[in-house]
Amino acid sequence: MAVSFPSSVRNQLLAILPEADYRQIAPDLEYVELPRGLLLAKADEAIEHVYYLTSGIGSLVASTPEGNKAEAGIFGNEGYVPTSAAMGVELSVYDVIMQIDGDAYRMAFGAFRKWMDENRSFGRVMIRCIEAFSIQLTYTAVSNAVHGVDERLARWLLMCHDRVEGNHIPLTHEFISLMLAVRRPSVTTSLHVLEGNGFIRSVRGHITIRNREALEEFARDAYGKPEQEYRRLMTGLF
Amino acid sequence: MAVSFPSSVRNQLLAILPEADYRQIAPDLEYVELPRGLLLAKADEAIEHVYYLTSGIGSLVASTPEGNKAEAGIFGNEGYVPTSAAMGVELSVYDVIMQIDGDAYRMAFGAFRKWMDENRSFGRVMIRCIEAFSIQLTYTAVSNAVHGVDERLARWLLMCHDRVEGNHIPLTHEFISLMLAVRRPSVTTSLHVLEGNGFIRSVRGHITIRNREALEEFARDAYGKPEQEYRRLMTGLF
DNA sequence: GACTGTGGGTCTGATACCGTACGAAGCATG
DNA sequence: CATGCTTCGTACGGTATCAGACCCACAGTC
Repeated sequence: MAVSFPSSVRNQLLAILPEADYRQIAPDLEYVELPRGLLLAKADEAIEHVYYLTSGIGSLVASTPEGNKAEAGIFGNEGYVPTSAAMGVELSVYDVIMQIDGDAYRMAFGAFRKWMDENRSFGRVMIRCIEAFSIQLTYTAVSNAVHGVDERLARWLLMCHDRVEGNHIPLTHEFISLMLAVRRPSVTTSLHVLEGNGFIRSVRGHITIRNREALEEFARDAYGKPEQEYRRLMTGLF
Repeated sequence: MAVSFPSSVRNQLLAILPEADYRQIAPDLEYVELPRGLLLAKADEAIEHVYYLTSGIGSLVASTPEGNKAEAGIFGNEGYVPTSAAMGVELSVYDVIMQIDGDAYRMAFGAFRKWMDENRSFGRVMIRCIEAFSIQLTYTAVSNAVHGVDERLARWLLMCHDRVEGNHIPLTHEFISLMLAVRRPSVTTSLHVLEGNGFIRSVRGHITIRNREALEEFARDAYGKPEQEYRRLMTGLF
C-alpha cells in the first residue's frame, strides 16, 4: 500500500488519469461518507455533486408514472454518478441511491462542468465511462427481457461482488426484490436455488459468495459482456 | 417547404445545428438509402459510418452469448447511430439494423471524430443525443422488468409511430416478436387486444394507428418519459 | 388456376411468476 | 425474559407467458 497515494485513487476513474491532470482537478475533490440509503441524486432535482465512489455500491433507480420502480444500473468504485452531468444536464432523471455503505470523493457540479471543458484527459475518461455505463444499461434491458429470476439474480449478485472487497455482501431479500422488480418471496426461492448449488450462502441480511466461478457459469448468458467491454474501454487510454 | 433547405435537415440533430456549424460539417455528409434489414453496424466490427436518418426506423439489437436477442433501443430521424462513435469507440457492441426502409445522411467515422473534436456545437448536440438515447435504454430496461406484453407492445408501437410520417407502419408479428423478445403468437394476441380496443388496425404485414391518444393512455405507465426528456434536452441548446 | 412461401390465428399442456397472507426465526431493547 | 421489529420461509390460487405444433389466409408467380 503506497502511503503517498491519496485514497481517492481507489476510484478507478481517478486512478486512470495521468498524474498531471489528476493534480489539476484534485483540489475540487471533497471526501464524503455515504451511508446506505443516501440519495446521491433525486429524480427531477438538480444535480449538486458528482460522486467518485472509493467503496460501497449504489444504484440508479428509475420510476414509472404509476410508481413502478426498477434498478437500471449499478455502480461502485469503477465509475462516477450521475453520468448525465457530463452532458451538461442539470436535472437528474433518476434516483441514485446508496445500496451498500461506502465513501467517495465528490465534486461540485459547476467544477465538474468546468473540468469537462478545460481538461481533455478528464473529459475523455468521463466520456468513456458513460459508454461503459450505457452498455450496462443495454444488457440490463436485454436480461430483463429474456432471463428468469434465477439468472437475473445471479447476474446481479456478480455485479455486486465485482464492487465489494471480499465475499461478503450485506443485502436483504426485500431490497433485492426492489432492484430486480420481482416479489420478495421470489428472491427467497431463487436464493435457495443458488444456495442449493453451493454458489452462495444466505443468512438474515447477508449474502456470502462461496463459489464465484460456478456462479458465473450459472449466469453465463446474463453476465459478462458489460464487464468485458468496460475493461476494453478503459485500457490503453493514455 | 423551403426549397433552399437541404433534405438533410429532416434529421432533427442536423436541423438543430446553427447554420454556420452545419455548413462546416455538411461536405462530409453523404446521402444513402437504407433498405429494411440493412445492418448499419455489426457487433464486434468496426464502425465505418455514422448515420443521420431522415426517414425510416432502425433498431439497436443486443445479443447474449447463448444467442438470445432483444431490442434495446429504437431510433429514427431524431438521432444518430451508433452513439458510441462519439466516445471514440471504434468497435460496435451491438447490431444496428434497419427495421423500416428509410434514407439517411452518413459521415465516415474519421470525419465524425474530427468534427467532434473541432466543432463545439456539433459535439454538444451529439452528446445531448447520447443522453437522450441512454434515457431510452433505461426505460426499456424498466419496462421489460415491470410490464406485460400488451403494455410493452403498445409502448413499442408508439415509439415507432413517433418516427414515421402518417399512421401506417409496415411490420410483421414475427419481427415485433424478435424486438420484444417474446413468442410470435404472444404478439398476435396482444395486437388483438389493442385492436379490440380500437387503438390500431392490424392486417398482414401492416399496422395502422387509429387512435393514438387512447393508445398512449393505455401505455401510460410505459410510454412518455424518454420522449419528454428528449424534448427537454434538445430545446434551448443554442 | 394451381403452386408456393410468407404471415397470421389458434390450440395444448407446462411453467414461471404473481398477489397475498401468515407464521417462524433472528436481533435489539428494556 | 418479555416485547417488538425486521427479515425470512412457505403456502395458496390465479394468471401470463412459454414451447411447440398445426392449419389457414393471402399474395405473388408461373
